[in-house]
Amino acid sequence: MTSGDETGQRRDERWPTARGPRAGARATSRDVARAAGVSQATVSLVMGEKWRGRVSERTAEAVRSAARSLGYRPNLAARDLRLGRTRTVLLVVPALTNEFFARVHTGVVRVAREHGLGVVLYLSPEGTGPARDPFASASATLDGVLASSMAAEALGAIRGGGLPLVMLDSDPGHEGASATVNPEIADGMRQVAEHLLGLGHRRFLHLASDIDTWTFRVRARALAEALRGTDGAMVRTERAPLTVADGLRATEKALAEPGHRPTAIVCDDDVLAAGACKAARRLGLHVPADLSVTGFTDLALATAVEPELTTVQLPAEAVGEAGMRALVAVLDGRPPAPEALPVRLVTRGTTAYARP
Amino acid sequence: MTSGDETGQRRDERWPTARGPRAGARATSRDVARAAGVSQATVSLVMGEKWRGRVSERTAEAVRSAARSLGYRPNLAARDLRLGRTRTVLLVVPALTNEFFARVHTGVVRVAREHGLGVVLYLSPEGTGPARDPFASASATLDGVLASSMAAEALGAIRGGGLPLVMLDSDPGHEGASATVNPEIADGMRQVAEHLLGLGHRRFLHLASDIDTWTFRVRARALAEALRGTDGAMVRTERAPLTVADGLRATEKALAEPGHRPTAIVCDDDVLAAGACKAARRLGLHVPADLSVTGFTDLALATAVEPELTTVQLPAEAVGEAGMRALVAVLDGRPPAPEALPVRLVTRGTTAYARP
DNA sequence: AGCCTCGGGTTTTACGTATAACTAGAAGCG
DNA sequence: CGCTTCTAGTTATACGTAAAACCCGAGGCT
Repeated sequence: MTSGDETGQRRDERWPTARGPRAGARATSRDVARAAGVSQATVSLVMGEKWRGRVSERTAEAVRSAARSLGYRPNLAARDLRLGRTRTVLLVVPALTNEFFARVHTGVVRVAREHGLGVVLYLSPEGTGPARDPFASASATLDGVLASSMAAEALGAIRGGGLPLVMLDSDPGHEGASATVNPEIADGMRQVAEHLLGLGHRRFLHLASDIDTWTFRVRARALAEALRGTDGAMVRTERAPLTVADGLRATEKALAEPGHRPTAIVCDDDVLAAGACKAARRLGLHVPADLSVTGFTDLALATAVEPELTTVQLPAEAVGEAGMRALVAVLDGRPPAPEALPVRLVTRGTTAYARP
Repeated sequence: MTSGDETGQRRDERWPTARGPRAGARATSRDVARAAGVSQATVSLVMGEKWRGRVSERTAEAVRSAARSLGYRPNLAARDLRLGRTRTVLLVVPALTNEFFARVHTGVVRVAREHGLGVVLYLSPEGTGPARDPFASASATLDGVLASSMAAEALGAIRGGGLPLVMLDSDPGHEGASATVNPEIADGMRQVAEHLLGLGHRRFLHLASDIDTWTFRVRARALAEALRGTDGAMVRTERAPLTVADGLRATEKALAEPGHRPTAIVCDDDVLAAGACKAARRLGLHVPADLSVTGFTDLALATAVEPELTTVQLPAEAVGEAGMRALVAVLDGRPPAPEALPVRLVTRGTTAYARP
């Protein structure tokens, strides 16, 4: 019952070794047609759900049952070739080991699945290296691209491909992008600043990623703006790779320098914030009594450390979902509907009143 | 120089909207052939690097230059259809937000790229739900499958597909798997046990994932075995979902129960260990003075918390790489060469001598 | 009765590639 | 010189699908 054997294939012995293309040749639409006593075209119509008034319910059922018993699966390579389209999009992210991007990916996949689209990943070489050829890594041709925090050169390669492109977490003015999807990080930074100002802090250290992305500039500007009206408020910036160890090092170095002793460290990422907390403790400072620290993103790590991080919660999955929705719209020739992606400051254990 | 326009496509205005299949019809091998004044077959030969003695260097160069100036890219759907193969494998993991699997993925992709293979991901629904149809999510047909910690039913679906299958981090005796790739977690657990026994610990709490995988059973057995020879050694098991919060809850509950007060908590994952540390502190216990805690995996989190976790470092990328190498071997009809994946106990700040 | 419509199919074709089978001229060779 | 062999190609075909164009018998209409 599970699978017929009309085609005479043998598939019980030595099969996992699969020499050659594929052992035991899969059933095609023609096989199904033969089994159901109809033509291949009819099978195609039935399987494609396009048989409104073209095929009788009786034959349709016969086809479906034949397909089921043969274990028929359409050959997607053939379908893509025929349709000249792929129903596959490329997602470009720096690394999935960064929890934020892993969550973005989750959101992208969820929406993609709803629309019957596949997602293939391209991990852009971290740091400076221009992503050589995103397309080479995709074993399928592509319908569109979703790219995040990407090197400009790599983006050029994609532009050259002429594919619809949606940028995530990037400069909205990007030339060639059909849409840009961003969480409201400027607002998040404003919330952080107001929170800290309200606690009496005036001297800040801004600890950011060493990679110069648009997101850094946005945050830096938002922080500066929020501080503008306040007398005596000053901020210094330090930058480090996105690891706990580097955050620690950068903080130790910054705190050791003379003058300008910050009472609060504003970090662009929870990983850096965790490093900052460790550095503080190593220097004999108590967090948050002697020094306040804030993070960004709200990773799992944020509630693993003690005290738990006060941080800005980013809707990572929602970013992925919104990005994918925008790309689907572009693919359908519709203008993508802008979506708001609000962020929220979560006040936990690493912020307190500034020492007077 | 970058791209010619022989085909007459227009690609400067309004292009990202891309109505229909693809705006501006991509160049095909036939277009290249026309431009180079040769037949399509010759183009195919040249592009496929199969022209050892079949095509002169002069024509080959002509073809390559024509291809370059037309921006020719082979249509992979057509190639796959022709070859009946896909050069794409499926990687099944529970979730990429788990850093371990993200790192496995990284390793898989690295080796896949070396062999010109693509990787498509299937995120198996977490917990119990049987992965409905791994193939439906892949927009490409597949050559093989790499699966990790998978529900048995989903595995059945794959077996039904008759595809070569390599299991990661799973029961070596799995029926239908062509190979199994595992880090030596039993040895890791043995190292943990010896370390703790050496510090004088006798009463253990084993904190494990609530999902009953083979890896749990292996670790439990290894722990029991390592403790066997020691007088008075005893272990109790508690299980929880793999989050910091759940680890905390489970530990609080276990420590509150009467009798059997553990002096050491052995965790199957760093996330649980982080939770255990938080629980201990909440109960007024000092880690490691009053209670030792060990983790597993060595996630970024392990060095973010304080004190840093004593944990077993798993070679996640190497697991992915070895798995992919095994699958490549199977695809080529060779027997996969077994690879050792040793693990290593990293002694950091959460273990110390047991209170007498 | 002759013509049109319409349901329910079938025949045919095209998508772009890889490769097997063939060809034609030149060169080797006994 | 007549044969084979080699070089450098070309022609033809198949992969599996979707869909456009065609086809046919039965009703409906005037």
